[in-house]
Amino acid sequence: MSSHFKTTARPTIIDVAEAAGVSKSTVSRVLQGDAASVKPDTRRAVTRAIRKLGYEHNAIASMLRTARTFMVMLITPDIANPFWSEVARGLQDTLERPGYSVVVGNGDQDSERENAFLKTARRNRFDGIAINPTKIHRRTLLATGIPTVILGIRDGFAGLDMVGSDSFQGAFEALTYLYQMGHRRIGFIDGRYVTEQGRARAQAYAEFLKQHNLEPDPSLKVEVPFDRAGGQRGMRVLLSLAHRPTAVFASNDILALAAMQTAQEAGLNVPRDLSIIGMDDIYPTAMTMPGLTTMAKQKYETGCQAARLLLERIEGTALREARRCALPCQLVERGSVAPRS
Amino acid sequence: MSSHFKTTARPTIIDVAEAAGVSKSTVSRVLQGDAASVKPDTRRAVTRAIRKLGYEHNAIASMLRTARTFMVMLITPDIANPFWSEVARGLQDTLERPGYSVVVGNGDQDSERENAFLKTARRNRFDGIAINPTKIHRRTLLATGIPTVILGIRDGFAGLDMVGSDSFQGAFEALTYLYQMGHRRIGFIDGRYVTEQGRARAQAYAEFLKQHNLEPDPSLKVEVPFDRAGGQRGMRVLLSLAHRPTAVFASNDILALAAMQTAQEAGLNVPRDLSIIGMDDIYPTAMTMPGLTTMAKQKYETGCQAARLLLERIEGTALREARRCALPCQLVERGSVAPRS
DNA sequence: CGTATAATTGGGAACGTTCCCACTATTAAT
DNA sequence: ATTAATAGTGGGAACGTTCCCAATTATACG
Repeated sequence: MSSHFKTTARPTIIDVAEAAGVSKSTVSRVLQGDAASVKPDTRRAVTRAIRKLGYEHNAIASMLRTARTFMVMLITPDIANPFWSEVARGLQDTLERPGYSVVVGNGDQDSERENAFLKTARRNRFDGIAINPTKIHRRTLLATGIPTVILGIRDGFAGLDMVGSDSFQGAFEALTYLYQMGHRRIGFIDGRYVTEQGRARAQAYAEFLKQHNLEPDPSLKVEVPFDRAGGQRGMRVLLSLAHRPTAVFASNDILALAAMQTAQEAGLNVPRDLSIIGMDDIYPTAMTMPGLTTMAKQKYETGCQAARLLLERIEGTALREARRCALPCQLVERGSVAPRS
Repeated sequence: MSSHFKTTARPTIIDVAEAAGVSKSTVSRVLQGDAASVKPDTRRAVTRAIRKLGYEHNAIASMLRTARTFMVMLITPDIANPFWSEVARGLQDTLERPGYSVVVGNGDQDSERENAFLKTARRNRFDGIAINPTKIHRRTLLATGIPTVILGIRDGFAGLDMVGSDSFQGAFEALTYLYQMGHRRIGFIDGRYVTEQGRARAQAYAEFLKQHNLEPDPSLKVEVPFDRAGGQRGMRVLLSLAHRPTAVFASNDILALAAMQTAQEAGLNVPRDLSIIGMDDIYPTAMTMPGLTTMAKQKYETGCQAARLLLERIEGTALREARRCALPCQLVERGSVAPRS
């Protein structure tokens, strides 16, 4: 007769045990699907009691005891950026099956915010972290003691799993594609974060020029910040040249789209007067006129792969070497590139 | 000498208490910032011990005891959709300050998935839920016993807080704007979800025609699914009319952008030959040529407001009536609308 | 039928907090 | 100086699981 009156609140496994005439241990076993070690009859009795009482498993209590939370923290510069929300989607979709939830944080390229999320991950004993670090260093990440995967291929994060795109290969193939279309004078709008990144693309540009015996012309390469204004400025500079390029490669689609818009506003016909190629393949590239030809990054797949590496670390038995997984970029032809006329 | 050897693992408040020469109760008080009831000296001793041991608060244990998790579940059809990721951003930014984390789920317009996330929210004793329900009913939501806010203005969710955009007002003003620009023959590409939604826009269209004594022409209104293909088809139908519209209003920007692209591919000059106006103001609208003129929804603000309503429910003392908060849409002129020539 | 073994089950202890209540110093009031 | 009130502190129970080990029951085998 004990818990007849007190239980206005949510029932616990003890209530279930009582109702089923077994011990809480047995209920726990049923809950964990420990099929092997509980008699079918008992199992039935327990499940019936569970349904009857409307029992719902308390994940919090379970977390405390098992020290496993089935929570993963995702830290990106900005989840509202279509690039990262695609990655997030892949991560979530893959982690959902084995029962993990994903908390997303907007690091905002801000050291304090990034650290705040890391702190949350530690305090809440998260099982894993996926992060595109902008201000956070390797040591800080390692110090959490939480399995972590770096989103993007970056130097200075030895010992951590990494998954991102092969920007060198992507940039190189983009340039080669323009070359094959007959272009020889190729402009390069090079986006730069505050933190040194994107070196790969610049290296690819240099390497490309070398391989094709093209004379490097410094005026064809313009460095700008990674945003719309940067793309505008980059294009304006290139258009102001006495000897204009016939094609332009931009470090990412934001830059490329802004550049294309700027060229169009200046009265140029893309691709007839000027070819443009970008990188990433974000959402809006299909919506412009013409559509933007670009080297697509496997964003969704990046998320999926990151999730898989994370799961290996979290649930894996034997610890293995850190892996560096660079997914290849792929050309998507839309309409912003034409043969040189 | 007790915990000298066992503590290879993370230190607990008991370890801290020992190191500081106080009881765990006192440490707990310090941790909770209960400044009033602990002497400055003791507080200092405790904080010093915390730093020395590298103690980190265990949120899980705290959750179990307090029955508060500081977690909120966000369920949208798709977080990779730029509309929802903006909303998510607003929600997160607002919830971050008071210490809440947001778990995002992609409902995918799938009953099972939506329910799975709801289950996670219950099992993990989440403090709040923000959802744009597609297949989930009011009763299910109320049954969770968790404070919930509906994203979007919807019928059939009485008793629940709601925050979204005033689509009727938005659509009406969009049409009025076209009218003021001299357009009289206005096409309407009406997006439809499987579940009845978007009625408001259709009503606004009807009401608009009536107020301006415009003869309703059924051929000017075409219903399509809410995606790019829908926008294409809608525009093709309108272009095929013997008596074409001079302007087109589309239910959202996805449709409008696809429609604009289709018109351009058909050789029309937007806005000279045809004006187009959309709704939502998603990311890509600024990147096309011309930019898409649209009725902007306050996406970020929707998230913020939803967060505020949720916080009121979660932390609020007195319970209040359910609120319905319809944020007004606002015209953003870009370049896809011109006066009728 | 008795014993050895395996299959089930039960009973605490533990996870690391918070909260209530009791207790001891300290201060204020008479 | 004595008592009353207050500020500060400590100790234990509780939150709801899981897990280890012991106890019980069923099965197998001779």
